[in-house]
Amino acid sequence: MKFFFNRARKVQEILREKVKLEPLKKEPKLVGGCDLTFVDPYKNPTIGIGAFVVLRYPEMEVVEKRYEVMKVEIPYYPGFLAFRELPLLIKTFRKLKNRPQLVVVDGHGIAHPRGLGIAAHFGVVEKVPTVGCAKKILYGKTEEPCREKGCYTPILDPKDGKVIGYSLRTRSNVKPVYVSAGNLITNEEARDWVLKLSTKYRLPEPTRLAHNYLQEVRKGIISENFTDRREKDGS
DNA sequence: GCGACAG
DNA sequence: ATCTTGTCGC
Repeated sequence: MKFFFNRARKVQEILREKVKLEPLKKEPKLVGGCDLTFVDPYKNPTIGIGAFVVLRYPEMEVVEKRYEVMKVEIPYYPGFLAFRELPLLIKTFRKLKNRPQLVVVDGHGIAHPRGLGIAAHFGVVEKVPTVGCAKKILYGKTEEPCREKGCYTPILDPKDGKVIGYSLRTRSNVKPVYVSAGNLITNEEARDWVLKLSTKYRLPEPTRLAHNYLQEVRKGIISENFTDRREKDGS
């Protein structure tokens, strides 16, 4: 088990060097959102379902929705989320007919103990601009932004005090989200885009729609398995 | 040693 | 991440 962490840390330290925090090359017209769920989150080898939703910006209309199913063997360890979820996200991403020029990942970008959260990891592997948008802090120090939509405060690296992301209020009087650059984008652009992609809910539309879509798919898969079992075992 | 800890 | 109804506040 210790081998896993040593090797995983090494992978993160190597890939961290490949992250590019540079301004977007072009204005994204297609933005992707992704999410992942499990048929049984508490079971160890379990079945994961990954989903992608692609939106046209600024119309915010859905261009494509897709999901993939895959066996997931690696459990969740804080700081190593990508090793559990990335394979399925990548698999789903590669089946898209419409390649987004920006991907919103639920989880952190560079606001991570080793500078490589799942959003940054995704961006390096796929060589695509990504932003991390998480619902909870993993690493770094931040203050609560003011209560109105659009307010933000920096997330600081306790090691050197540098800005590694932002706490962002995407909806008035609702808990903020935590945004950081993944790859091929700056923290400030990441923050701006998450805000632009947020309409009337806490989570940006791409993420929210992917999440909603997954709930639908998951219910279908569960009832489908239930029906199959009844036809065979008669239970 | 203690507390924190994305999904 | 999932299981879940009502309830309180803007």
